[in-house]
Amino acid sequence: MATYCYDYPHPAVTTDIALFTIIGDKLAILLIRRRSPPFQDSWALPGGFVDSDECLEDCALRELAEETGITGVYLEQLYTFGKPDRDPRERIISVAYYALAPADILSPIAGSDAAEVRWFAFDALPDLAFDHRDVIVLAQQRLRAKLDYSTVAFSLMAETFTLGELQKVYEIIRGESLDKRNFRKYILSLNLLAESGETQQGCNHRPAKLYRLAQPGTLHYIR
Amino acid sequence: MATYCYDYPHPAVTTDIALFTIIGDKLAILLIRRRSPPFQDSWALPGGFVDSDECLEDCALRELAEETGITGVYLEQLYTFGKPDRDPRERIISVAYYALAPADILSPIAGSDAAEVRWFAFDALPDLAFDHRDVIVLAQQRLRAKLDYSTVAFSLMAETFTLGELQKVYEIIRGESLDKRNFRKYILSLNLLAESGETQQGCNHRPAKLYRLAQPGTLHYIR
DNA sequence: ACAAAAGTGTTCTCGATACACCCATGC
DNA sequence: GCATGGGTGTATCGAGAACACTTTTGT
Repeated sequence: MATYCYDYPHPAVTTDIALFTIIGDKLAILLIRRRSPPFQDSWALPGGFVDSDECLEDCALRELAEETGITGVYLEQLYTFGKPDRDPRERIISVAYYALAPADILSPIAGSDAAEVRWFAFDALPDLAFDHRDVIVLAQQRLRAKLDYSTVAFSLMAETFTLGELQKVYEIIRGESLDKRNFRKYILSLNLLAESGETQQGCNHRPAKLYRLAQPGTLHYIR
Repeated sequence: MATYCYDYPHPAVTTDIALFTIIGDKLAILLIRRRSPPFQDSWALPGGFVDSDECLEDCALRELAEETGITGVYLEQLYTFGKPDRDPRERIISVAYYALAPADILSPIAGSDAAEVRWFAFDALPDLAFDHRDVIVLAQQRLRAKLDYSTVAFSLMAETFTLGELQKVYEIIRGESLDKRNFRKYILSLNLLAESGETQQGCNHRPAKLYRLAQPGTLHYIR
């Protein structure tokens, strides 16, 4: 096995990814069960060591893909966690990211480093490895704050969606119900949605109009 | 010299600190002139390698103290920069912080790693080492954004200050002039200031009341 | 007297909030 | 016909913006 030597101690650097989606009427987060020590068999955020020639964001995307098979998410750097004792093996500094994706394209598959991959409701998290609970709590706070001044929530929607579904997402993240008319007025006033021309199918009530993003993949800042 | 060996490559990790203050009627930032390669004799942000047993924030405070003699600033993590080639020597990941301090307590002194320490106006920066210009630009954006929803600006004030001085700070960071009456109404409605009882001395106009923070050292979020 | 910044209220505008009924579909 | 969510408009309230003159001090 090759070894890499330095004149002074170097920490290891990882990225960890808190991937959120909406499942049913809950905010959910993707966890993997660790198949090796430390914290063997504990649940943890997907993530892993930064390769020597990849940037941090690429590392986060690669680890997410390798461990869960998921690609194409919205990804944003969250915070860097660096307490000296946060990993029992050696000094490990973790650059945490949070990610958002619509639930419908996600069917996670356990990868090489993970024995199992599963969604957990944010309000029913299991015990977590390392300081990953802190990471998740911070990520959720950031998500909630960012609802108010950006269009991050759109990253949680399928390609087409109804205004009712979008409102539901806002309500779940903010933890409170919203007035339907005011919400629609607000969202439509942004001029970021276009009617797809289609309507909902197979619901046992009046079918809603389906909307899509006028400029898909673009994050907008409000105010 | 001792060597430290690992089974796979480890990046080096540094912290860099963008310390802002207000000098005259300009936003200013503290830079050091590097006394060794790479970028020898270039200006750069203060910062340096994380010790093996210190947390990231402690590292930032220590490096700032060692290189410039400055302590007691407001400090907040900004972003982690990790492009593989951002340092020509080896892979170095930098956790950037931004810091704020009132100009009056600051008399920077060159430390061991810095040949020279100086304030530069934000709008007249010299060429900078590494990606430090990106760091500074991001830090200034964060500072400006945070003015609107927190009381960060108070960290730039001396222990007592006038409302006129505070307004000046807001105007400098936002880059626009503000209405005096509206500003005073807004600031006083926060109920975070207390009159010190004193007034300004030795100005050739009507002396202003001096205020102090009701709870010094506390950051408040507005809205 | 004059220069220079301190101090002080009111009006208006616009965005945010509160609120209730009819509509289209599946069963 | 009834249950279910879709779709629509108006009135009110409050925060933010615009705006000008008097006061106190030093020179």
